[in-house]
Amino acid sequence: MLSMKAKYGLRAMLFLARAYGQGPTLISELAEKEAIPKKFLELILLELRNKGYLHSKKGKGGGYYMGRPPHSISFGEIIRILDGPLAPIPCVSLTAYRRCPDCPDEKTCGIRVVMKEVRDATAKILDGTTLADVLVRSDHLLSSTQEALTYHI
Amino acid sequence: MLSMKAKYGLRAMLFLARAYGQGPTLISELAEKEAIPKKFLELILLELRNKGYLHSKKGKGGGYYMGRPPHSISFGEIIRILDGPLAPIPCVSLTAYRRCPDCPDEKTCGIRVVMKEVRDATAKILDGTTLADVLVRSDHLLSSTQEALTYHI
DNA sequence: CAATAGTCTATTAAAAGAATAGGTAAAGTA
DNA sequence: TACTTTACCTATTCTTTTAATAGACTATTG
Repeated sequence: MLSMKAKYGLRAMLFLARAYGQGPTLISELAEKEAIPKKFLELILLELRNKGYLHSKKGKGGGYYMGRPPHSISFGEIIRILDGPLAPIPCVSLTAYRRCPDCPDEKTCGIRVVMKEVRDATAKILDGTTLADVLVRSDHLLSSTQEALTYHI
Repeated sequence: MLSMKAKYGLRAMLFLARAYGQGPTLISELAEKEAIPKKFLELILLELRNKGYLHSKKGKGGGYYMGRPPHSISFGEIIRILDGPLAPIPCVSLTAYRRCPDCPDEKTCGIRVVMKEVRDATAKILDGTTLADVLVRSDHLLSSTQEALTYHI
């Protein structure tokens, strides 16, 4: 399950991706427009900043802005930072492998095999989808619902 | 993330699937052989029983046994019972849909589109994998590692 | 009726998730 | 330089979920 933290983080990143190249955005503006508790958002942005995904500027005219272009940042990267590994169990995680303490034999564990498939499918989607992709897609969704609307008027 | 509860539940179901047609298994035996806290296991088995996946018998010679053949029970069903919906966010769940309280427009939400893909991929795997499938697969894994061993001796 | 084995409800302990509080530091601006 | 703005950082709190335990109750079998 995606946590609120990751959901807020994705929303914030999409917002900042949309503002890419247009200077910094205030935390308070982001919090208000995206309906995210401001203090909570601060922590999230800070974490993303410390990993290099965002840059920030203090004082008047300050705020947050993308540290890298939106087409170079995937959903998978953001979720891993905010929620940890994508894998449903640690013994199939590539980025954070950990053995199951009570597993008698990892090689023949049936649960593991299935969960590895789930992990791989999830990672393929999330690592293959960038912020830029999602902006394009939601713009398409918007214009197609508007077209449908216009057509009916 | 798969909870301990679901992991224990899957392990127990696989164990009982292996014993399919061979009469009931004691909770205490299952708990010991699979290294699951007995009292916790009781609750898990009870839940699966109440949904019809297991049957039980009290008194001497009693225990738990499959309520349906192993090829007719998927990982997805078991996990949904023990951990709830597979979807990473409730607004993309087919079995337990719930609107996001703060979402301005579900139709154009970019996060939702991506999470729907994740849900669908996950559900396809978990609903398409039965207990019987997994038993066969882990037997194959076992015999192939044994062959490799024999070959090297 | 006594031993066996599952059933059920309640409780607790620990961890994670979500949010809040309040002070600190840097960057501009008067 | 003083003031305002805005991000930075640490700690704390509140709530929910997860994991596990306790103990009494009920059905079955010999």
